Amino acid sequence: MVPVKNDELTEKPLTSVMEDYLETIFDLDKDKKVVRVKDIAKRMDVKMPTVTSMLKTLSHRGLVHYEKYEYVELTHDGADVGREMRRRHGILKKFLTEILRINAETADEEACKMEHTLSLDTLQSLVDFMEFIQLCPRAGDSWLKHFQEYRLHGHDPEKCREQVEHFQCDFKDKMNSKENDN
Amino acid sequence: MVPVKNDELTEKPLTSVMEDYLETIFDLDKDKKVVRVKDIAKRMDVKMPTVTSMLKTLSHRGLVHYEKYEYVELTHDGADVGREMRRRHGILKKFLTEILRINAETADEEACKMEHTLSLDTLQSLVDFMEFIQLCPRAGDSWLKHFQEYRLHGHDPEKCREQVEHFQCDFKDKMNSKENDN
DNA sequence: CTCCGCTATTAGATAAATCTAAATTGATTA
DNA sequence: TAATCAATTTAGATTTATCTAATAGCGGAG
Repeated sequence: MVPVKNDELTEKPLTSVMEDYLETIFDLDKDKKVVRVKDIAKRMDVKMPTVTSMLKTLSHRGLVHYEKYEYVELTHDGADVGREMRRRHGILKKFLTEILRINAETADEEACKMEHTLSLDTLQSLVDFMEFIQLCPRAGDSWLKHFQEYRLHGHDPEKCREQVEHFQCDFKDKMNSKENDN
Repeated sequence: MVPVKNDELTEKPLTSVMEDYLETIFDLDKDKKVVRVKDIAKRMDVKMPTVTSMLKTLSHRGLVHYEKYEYVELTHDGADVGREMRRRHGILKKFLTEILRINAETADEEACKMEHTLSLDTLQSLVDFMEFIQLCPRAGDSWLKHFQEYRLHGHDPEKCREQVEHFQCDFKDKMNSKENDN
């Protein structure tokens, strides 16, 4: 069994920087008609020659269609990577903003860095966890709201009592409205 | 106002690789009597010359005491960084293992990568969140356990009903035992 | 149709982190 | 004390991603 076709594609894993470029191009592709070197440079906060050189690399790897002076396009494989990075970014940003309530800007920055490091397993666990928080009758939005109060005011037993009472009301409502859910 | 003393120390932020070396040295320092180049190389899975060269860099930056052929020691500043990285690692690992139930080995690897990317703010939010999960009467260990079931069996309304009943028992216990908590 | 200006590329340098191969040092032991 | 061996360092190369300065191409205004 001789390795032929995917020699260049599979020999090495993509670097996080490559992943970033692919994600950026993927994004620009959706926003704009055409993707130009200048746009990528601006979005990634690097100079144009850096982009040119990366495009050559990505082209060798079969991830972008690149011809000098022409607009940039992702190949099928490149788009797969870009889309996946976007997905991961979304999951992480959601966790940071909706659960931890980090501000959107910071969340974006941090998601951007984390998206390259987390394994698919961990990402999936995070997804499950967020879903669970929404679905579990003991958690949900009211619980997250309580978390915000907790962060602001610390652990006040009186507040706990209060909010558990709210919970019990919530719970009755939920159980009624869910009588024949899934 | 002429910048003098901290010129080398403050001119540039540490790279994540430098942070890793400092964390490793900090760890080895606690485990072993003396820290040798060989130990660092082994722990970090790099070759010895790489370590030597990094030690020179860290020494220039005032983060390690380094003299050829002698044992390595962290300076006060270097130890601060090492300890801080350890702390972050611990927080992340705890979240990954205790909340998401990632296995310990994977959790270590991922914590290792994340510890360089998350801001202090986000880390603190995570700490608060974990604390909240433990303290909030609506969450706690029984809730986390329920999350594990959820992951295994999906969202089963009957299970929800069951577990909310458990919750109500738990709750009475908690409120009794906490009558005059903090 | 030609020139201008913006966009893009080339050429070449730099910094960080790594490696291998070779030389050196220090410690152990015979 | 001399030989040996493991630990370390030096020397020098490589890879990746970046930059600046200089050159080249393309598209629109005259």
